[in-house]
Amino acid sequence: MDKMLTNTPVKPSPFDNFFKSAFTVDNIIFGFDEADLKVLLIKRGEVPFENQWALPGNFVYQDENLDAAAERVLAELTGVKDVHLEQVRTFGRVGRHPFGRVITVAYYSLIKISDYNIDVSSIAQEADWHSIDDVKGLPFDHDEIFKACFNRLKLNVKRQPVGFELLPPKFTLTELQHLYEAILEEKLDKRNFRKKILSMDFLIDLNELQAGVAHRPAKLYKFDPERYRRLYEEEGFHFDVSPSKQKKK
Amino acid sequence: MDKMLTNTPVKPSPFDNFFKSAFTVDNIIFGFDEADLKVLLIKRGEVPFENQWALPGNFVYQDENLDAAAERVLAELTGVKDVHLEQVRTFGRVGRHPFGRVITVAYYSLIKISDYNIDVSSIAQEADWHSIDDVKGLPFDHDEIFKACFNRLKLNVKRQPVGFELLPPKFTLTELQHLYEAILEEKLDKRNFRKKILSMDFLIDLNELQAGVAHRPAKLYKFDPERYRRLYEEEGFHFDVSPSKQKKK
DNA sequence: GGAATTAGTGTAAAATTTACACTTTGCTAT
DNA sequence: ATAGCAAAGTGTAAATTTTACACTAATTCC
Repeated sequence: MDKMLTNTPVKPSPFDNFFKSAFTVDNIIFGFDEADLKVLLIKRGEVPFENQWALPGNFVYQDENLDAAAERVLAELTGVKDVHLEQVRTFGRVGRHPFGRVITVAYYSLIKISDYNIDVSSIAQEADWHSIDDVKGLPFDHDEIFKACFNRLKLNVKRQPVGFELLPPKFTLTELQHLYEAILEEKLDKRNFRKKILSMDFLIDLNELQAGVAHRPAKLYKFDPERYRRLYEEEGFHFDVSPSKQKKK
Repeated sequence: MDKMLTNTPVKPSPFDNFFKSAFTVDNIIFGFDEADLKVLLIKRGEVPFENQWALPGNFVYQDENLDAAAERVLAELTGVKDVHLEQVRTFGRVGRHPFGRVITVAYYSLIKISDYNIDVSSIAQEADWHSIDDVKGLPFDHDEIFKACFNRLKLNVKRQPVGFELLPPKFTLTELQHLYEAILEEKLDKRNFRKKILSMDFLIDLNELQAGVAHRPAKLYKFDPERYRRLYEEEGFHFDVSPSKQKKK
């Protein structure tokens, strides 16, 4: 990494007192598995809160960037690598960590469960997917962190396309709708959903049909990668799939 | 504040290595002054970057919450107190601070310049408002922090009402429009702006007229505090004041 | 070949968005 | 008093988007 210590020509000693804190990263990994939204938790194998289920997080090294730390920690604790992590915000209540002053930077991601193998090491005894409805009673301030990240996810879903990494390369519109429903935690109207999502123009009709289902097979679509990327990174949109309107006076 | 040290029953010594970092808060205070959007900068009176203009930021104490630190630092450096600060995100590149590993949590606010007196102390030699177009070449990674916060501000303006703390208690629609234009950095259509902003229903027509202007006086409005608060904190909206639409195929 | 199951489709009414230009009001200067 | 100035205030039609809503089509299975 960077050379930090060589980068410290003069630290006047009055500042020494400030250099007694630590920071961690915590990852909220949402997983989708053709139906439900889950979160990846670890069973801690180390103090504090040994043997409790918690968000996969750990200390950041001195010479390590935050984003890199989030990736490393996630990989070490759970085996999940190469995910796109977005920073949400930092939680730093005094007393949130029993060992001293520790603030934590929260990151989230949304991945397809079946694309990753859980492979535990480091301070994790175990790692597993938990239904988002069961996330409560976590140690530290992890409940609060989880909520903040879930809200951010919901917000982002309305501004950017989702699904690229979550669905198979070929998928049906119903599958995509289920994904949105899982994230937004509400049912959507089939016809309106299709109309809107198709009008965003990031789906390509493959002219192929689903196979092996005991009913009328659905058409298969794929994402248009270029258009998806543009919407994701640059343009954004308002995807107000749910009837938002408040009535008039 | 909280009792942190008493809260440290056992910190196994292997962890000591992690407790050698520091964190700071940096505040991006946008100011509005009936016309332009500015940012509050300080001229640093202390290493590193002594004598340079920078964002008002400083170290967080061991026993101080982050939000409290942001308030305290801002008040100490600039005299600006009692502002609502929103956390944006944390910047932690290795090497961003010459004294060692220091990550910084960025906060922003938007205030009315004439409501506050600048009153410098602590490590600031000077503090003053600078046009947002002149913000460049700041020390540390402050340019990047500024950009991130400005983007956040622009995003928030479209989701929440603005102006309560920025305009006089009685103001005209044109004043409010200028505020939006300053933040969004684009001109808006007068008629459409009025239609939209009035339909949000958080303005109250005072049936009074502006005085002392050399032209037709405008009607005065005030905010409906309850409705404003609800929109701000709970409901939110899409205020797409600018013709966003992309044309169709 | 009938039952079951999910896919797929259209429309009319309501609401919102957009683009656009002239009239009104009060003050000021003559 | 009045002419001119400067900004305030106002309306509409066309286009687009949103909403609510229910039946037919395609395939498998028995």
